[in-house]
Amino acid sequence: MSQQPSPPSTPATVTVFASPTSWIESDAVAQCHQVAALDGMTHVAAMPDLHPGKGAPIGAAMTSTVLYPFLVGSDIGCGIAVFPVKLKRAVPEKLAARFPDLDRALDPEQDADDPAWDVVKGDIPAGHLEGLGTVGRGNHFVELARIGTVLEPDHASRLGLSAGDLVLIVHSGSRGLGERILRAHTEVHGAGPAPDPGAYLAMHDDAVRWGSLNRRLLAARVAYALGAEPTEPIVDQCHNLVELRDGAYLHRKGAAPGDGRDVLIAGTRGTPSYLVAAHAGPDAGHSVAHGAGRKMSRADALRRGRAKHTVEELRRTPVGSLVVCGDRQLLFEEAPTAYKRIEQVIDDLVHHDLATPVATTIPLVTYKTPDLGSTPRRDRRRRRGRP
DNA sequence: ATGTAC
Repeated sequence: MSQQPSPPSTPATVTVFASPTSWIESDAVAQCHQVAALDGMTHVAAMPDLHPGKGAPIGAAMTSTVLYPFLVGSDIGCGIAVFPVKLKRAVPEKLAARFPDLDRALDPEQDADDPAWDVVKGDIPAGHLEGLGTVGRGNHFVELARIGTVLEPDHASRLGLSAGDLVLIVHSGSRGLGERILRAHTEVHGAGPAPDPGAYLAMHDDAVRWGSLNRRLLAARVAYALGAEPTEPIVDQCHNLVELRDGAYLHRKGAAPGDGRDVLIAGTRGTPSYLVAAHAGPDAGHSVAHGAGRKMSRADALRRGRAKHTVEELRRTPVGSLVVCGDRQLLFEEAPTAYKRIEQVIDDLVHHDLATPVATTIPLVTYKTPDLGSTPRRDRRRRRGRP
């Protein structure tokens, strides 16, 4: 009996779930085809918010017979959660000033009395305390928003939502923990597959749990600071993770689980976001988009933004909301004009029958990092050096 | 997106 030849490796299929008129960078599509050519890949589903990432595209669900940690990236467990919040009045100017410093981690000893700890039930995953309760940088944020248009009243009602209700939207991940997990893999295996998927998955699952806990801690810190009670999230979906599904590894990078779940698809701080009922099938990698998707690189947004906008324009958005962001560069990088139109992304999902919009959320205050206030930078530095 | 090095 002759040796059976190994089956010819047919390249994985690549499907882009966007209309031809949607702006998708060719570099991002090229990245999808590079991923499709990896050993063991069977399918790449690109979402309408697809844009180029570091090595792998962002906004894609990638299926393979082997587990590639770099396809999930370093922010394992990153996701978006929505928490109902009850406030008597919601004046953006007043509330923006009350946000706590979310760059400062919760310290078990120093902050022992902080009531936000109550959301920790059981152990902290991986025992990782560094950065706990911090929002991070990049596209992460905590936003106070109000429900705008309700498009599916019955579904919204089941979630306890009506037009005008307030919610906290938290987009954050596993901070240093996920980064450490990916680095431990890449230092030895680079972009290669995990030789022991079970070992990677155990650490990965810790980071996914840590990310979700972090979003709850962030929401609780903000709720208390605004004079409200913390609540359970009505939506909490992680868009950077890998799962074993139907005998294959389904990697999601900037793609939210879309199999019969409710997902908050982030617009920008100056445009609505959409709460959708997702119903994506296998062709779409059981996934939907996670946001509007970047239209410009950070470098382009900074260069073009400086020519186009003043800092004051960026701190007060077209919908009348405020942005708390003491980091000038980040203010430009995350300008609404650096992102695609969220309506186009949602339309593409609807036309491909991947999701049904339930309600929009309209930003009131989007928090990124503490405001510097009017104190000149050098004075702050000098003061920090004092005992 | 990240912690850290420049």
